[in-house]
This record gives sequence, structure tokens and C-alpha cells, in this order.
Amino acid sequence: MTIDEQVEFLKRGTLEIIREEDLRLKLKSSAKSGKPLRVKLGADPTAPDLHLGHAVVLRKLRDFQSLGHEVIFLIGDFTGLIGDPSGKNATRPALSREEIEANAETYRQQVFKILDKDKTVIDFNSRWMNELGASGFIKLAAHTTVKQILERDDFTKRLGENRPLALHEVLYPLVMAYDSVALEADVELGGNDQKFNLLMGRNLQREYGQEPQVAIITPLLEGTDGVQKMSKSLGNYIGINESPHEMFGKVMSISDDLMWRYFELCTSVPPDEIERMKRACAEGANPRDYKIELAKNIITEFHSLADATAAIENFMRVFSRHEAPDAVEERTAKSGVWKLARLVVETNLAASMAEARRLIEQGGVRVEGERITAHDAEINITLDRAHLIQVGKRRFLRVRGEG
RNA sequence: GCAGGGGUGGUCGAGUGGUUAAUGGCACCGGGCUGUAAACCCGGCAGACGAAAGUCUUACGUAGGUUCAAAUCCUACCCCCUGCACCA
Repeated sequence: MTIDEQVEFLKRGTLEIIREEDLRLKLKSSAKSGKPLRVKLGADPTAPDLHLGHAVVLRKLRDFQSLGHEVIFLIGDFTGLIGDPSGKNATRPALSREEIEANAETYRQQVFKILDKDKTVIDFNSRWMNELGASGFIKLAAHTTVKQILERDDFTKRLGENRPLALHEVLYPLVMAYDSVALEADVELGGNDQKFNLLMGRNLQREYGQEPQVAIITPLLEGTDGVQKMSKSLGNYIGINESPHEMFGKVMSISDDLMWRYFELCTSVPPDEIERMKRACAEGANPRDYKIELAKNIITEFHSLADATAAIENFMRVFSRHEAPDAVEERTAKSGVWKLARLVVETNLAASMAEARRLIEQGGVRVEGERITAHDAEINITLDRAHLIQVGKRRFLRVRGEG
């Protein structure tokens, strides 16, 4: 690829590159010297459950790797003491060394679903932050001014609205910026919420006589609700560790508009191909078919093509033909006559008796495909036969008798 | 430290002695329609027991108290927010 092609390639699915010209120069000099660029991504040590939103930026990192560059996946174990102020909770419990190590391990497992292991370094910022000490920290802080820090939008906003702004929170960008100095990062990636922090890195690097990093800002992926950003705590996420089954279901439930966004940010489908599909829908094609295509794409990335096809087949069975899925979990329950509601609770298909009764009365429970609406219905569980129980549209379970 | 405001169910937010398991919105769940989209319609949304009518338990920051009766009144405490003061 020519340098221009590389820039175009890296630009795809990003919100902003600061500055594009710097990136071009860095790519050029890297090509000349044969020295790969050092591309940094900071990660919070507390959230090891990655989802599609994280994948957006990770995929972009992978793009860099595919061009031969080196990725530094930085776990902010020191920064974790602060907690990114853009989150809702300003204070977080400090993690123990063991917990951090455990979280790091979870990161490894997940991140390498996307990243190239051989071109990735995992590092921790406590490595240099702990060295710094209090006096070092003060010296570091001397490199920036309060005014600079307050340029950050949400800081000024909070001050303006008389909402609290803890002192340690304003230190967060500083620490993050120093990470770039310590790592001599050439490029740093981050979501739109990290823009200020990435820019701080540029400033601080200049202060330390380094060439400023290129900041690559990726958009924040909307969650399955289509409104708020994808996040675990909002429950609108698609986890990269989820089963093909779950992924498929979640993708199918996103809105038609959102699907194009997912195509753009979560797949490698070329932009003109996405345009073509959009046009087809406008001309009357069923968006569902493209959504299936999207789900297939995503599942293939995190699982396999075979898993994706199986998920599609399963979807057709359950939702188009209203049959039970091919693989239904089987559980045992004590043989004998059960109250259906009791059994539904016992098998965790409902949280309480009250809920189980409600579900039954409202027609949400089927046994062997038959809807049962009598709240006092009974069911005979025997050793020789596994009863198929369905709650709602998508929860299936076979129950066999025991002892 | 002083003064003011506030803490209600997943969330927002009503309610200021009994008819309140607590209006309403959102979220969520079940059903209908469908493409597990959107929109829309119906129902539900603390728990236990009961076939059911219903009965009981738990719940409005915490702990006590007043009362036949408290989310609502009183006392103490905890927490949050705001202003002022203090401070270099």
C-alpha cells in the first residue's frame, strides 16, 4: 500500500485524526527506517468484560498491526486509583495486585480475539507512575496549567453548574498523558470521550521534547437500544465473549438505522458495499436479510463461520418456523407431579412464584409447544421423558425426571 | 463550622397521618401484529402461601419514639447537594 492508501485505510471508521498530516509523516518515516510505530491504547483495569464498543477501537488497532506496527495495550492500574472522570462514579475502590493481574489475564483472553498476539505488548502504567513518587508527580504537574486542564469540557461544565469536581479527577488526564511520554507513543487511540486526554498526551510529549503522538478518535458505538453508548452497566451491550446464539439475537434486535452503523464500525465490509445494501433497502429489500448478514459477519469474527451459519439456522427454526432450537439445554428435576409454576421457578426460568404464575396466566409458557394458561396446571416429570418447556419466545429447557 | 435544600421501588418522580404494595413517565417482562426492527394495541412489573376470594411478610437513608394507624409527625444519627465562612 502506498502511504496515501494506508492513511485512507486507517481513516475508515474513525471520527477524527489529529493530525492527519502527522500520521502521514510518521508512516513515511517508519517505512523508511523500518521501525514500526508504537501505537498505544489505554484500558481501564476494572472492566475486563469487553463488548462490541471496545471492539471498534481494537479493530482499528488491528489495522495498525496489519500494517506491521506495534500495539501497546496499556492497563491503567495506576490510573485506576482515580477512575476516569467521564464515568459516572468518580471514586473507585483501589484494586489489589492480584485483582489487577487477574483482570489483565481476562483482557489477554479477550483482546487477542481481535489483536495479533505477536505484535502486542501488554504493559501497566504503575510501572513508571510508582517510580515517580510524590515529588516527581509535583514536577510532572508543573508541566501543565489549571487553565489547560479546565479546557476539558465536562470539567468546565461541572464547575459552571456548581457540581463537584474532585481534585484527583483533574489529575487523570495528566497521568494518562504522561503514559504517552513514558511509552514514547507515536499514535494513541481512544473513543470520542477520550479526545481531551489524547490531546493532553500531545502537549505533554512536546513538553518533554518528544514528537507529539497522533491522536485517533473513534466514535462511541451506540448500544442495542440505539440511543446510549454501549456499556455493560446500561445492559445494552453485545459482549465479545457471548455465544453465537446470543450475539445473533442481540444483533437482530437492533433497529434498522443502527444496523448501518454496526456495519461500518463492527465489520470490514467495504463502504461502497454498505451503500449498495442501503440503496437496496430503500428500494424495498427486506432489511432483515441484511441484518442477518451483519450478524453473520460479527459472529464469524468472534467465533467461526460455522457458528454463524448454525446461529442463522437456529434463528430460522425458532423465530420463523416457531420450532424449538436444535440444541436445548437439559436439566433434571425430581420425578413426580409438579406444579408447573413451581417447576418454572425451580429451573430458573422465572425468578419467583409470583412471576411464574404471571407468565403462565399471560400465555408465556408452553410445554411441548402447547400453551398452558391455567395457573394451577400440573406436569408429571418422569425418568423416561424430557419435557420441553418454553418461557417467552426464546427460553427453552428440557426437563427430565430423576431419582 | 454556620445556613439552606435533599435522600421514595431498576430509574426519574408524585405522595406530607388511614381508602398507599405506594399516581405517573421511562426501562423491563408476557401476549398480539411483525422481520426477535420501528410504530402500535393489550396485560404485567416486592415476595410467600392459596384452586380462588384472599391471608401474611417485607419496603419509602438508618435507629428509635408518638399514634388504634406513619413514606407522611417527633428525636438522634448517617449520607448527598448548594451557599457562606475558614485557608495559602
